[in-house]
Amino acid sequence: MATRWLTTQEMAAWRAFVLTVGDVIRAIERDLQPFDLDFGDYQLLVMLSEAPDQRLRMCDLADSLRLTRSGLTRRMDGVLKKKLVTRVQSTQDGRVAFAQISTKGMEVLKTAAPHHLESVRAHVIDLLSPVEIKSFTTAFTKIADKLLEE
Amino acid sequence: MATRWLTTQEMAAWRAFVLTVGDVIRAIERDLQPFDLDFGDYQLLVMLSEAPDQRLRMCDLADSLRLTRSGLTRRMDGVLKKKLVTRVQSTQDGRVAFAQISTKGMEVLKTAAPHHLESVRAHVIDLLSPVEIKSFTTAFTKIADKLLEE
DNA sequence: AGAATTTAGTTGAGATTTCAATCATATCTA
DNA sequence: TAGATATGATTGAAATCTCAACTAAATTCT
Repeated sequence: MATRWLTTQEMAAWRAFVLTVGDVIRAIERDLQPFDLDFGDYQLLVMLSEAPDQRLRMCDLADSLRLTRSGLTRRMDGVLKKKLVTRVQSTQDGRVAFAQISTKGMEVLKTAAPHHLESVRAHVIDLLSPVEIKSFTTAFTKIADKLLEE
Repeated sequence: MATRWLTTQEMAAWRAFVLTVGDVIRAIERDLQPFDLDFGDYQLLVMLSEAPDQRLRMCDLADSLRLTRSGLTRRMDGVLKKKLVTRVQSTQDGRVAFAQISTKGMEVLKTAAPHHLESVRAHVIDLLSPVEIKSFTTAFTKIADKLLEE
């Protein structure tokens, strides 16, 4: 099979993506630093804050965060130490543990969220036109859907 | 200052991006596995293969790869052990070391590149229309330019 | 019911990366 | 030209994450 090389346009798209992604996340993370949160912590808190009863089973949370269960166990160590989250053992199923956001966790999240959103605006959203936003969403949705097929 | 929350569209764009980025890189990396390369190795080899004399100063290479110098020193350990790259001490400047891609490194890269590009097509490029590709590039270029301002 | 399998979570070992400290070499400046 | 400062690279310690092995509890299948 002949190799289908990338056109100049396609290569530009891929390279711009690869080089920039890490920089954006690092910039967003730098802006979270004053709140003693990294991006992983922030996402974890958001997931829990939006969940019923502000809690999720460890395995479901791990899936949402794109972590292995092992990885989540380790990340929980950090947010537990900071008292942002508590562990709750299920009474229904002895295998299950819930991660639950604490009052302090909700407070920290409420404090950090406005700044974080400004940061996301400054580094990404406000740089794009509404049409570009739409195209951006479509593109990543297509990519995500394709990954789900596998 | 009132918080400028994200609109539904904007939030959709940001979330699609955040959730999908890691998945794409992992998928690309999985496809590189048969060649005993991870994405970091691949990018390193590409940078060197395109450089004058197939070599770059360690510090310049570190910048290109978005690694600290320390991080690059460690990554070099891996590709040196695999004999994909050699270290060359500068005769001009005693502080400087070059990373240079080896013959074996070039061969591995030539073997892996077609499959990697197919992988990039399958997971990203072929899913997007030419207009979306264009928009994608524009978006990431704007984001990258903004980051350079700082 | 009892054995086999599946599911949830943790742990130890290893990989990758960063930060701070360090060393060596170059360059600037007084 | 000597001393101070810059630059390039490496190292030890620590953080974060994965894989494989493990424990424990629930479910399935005779």
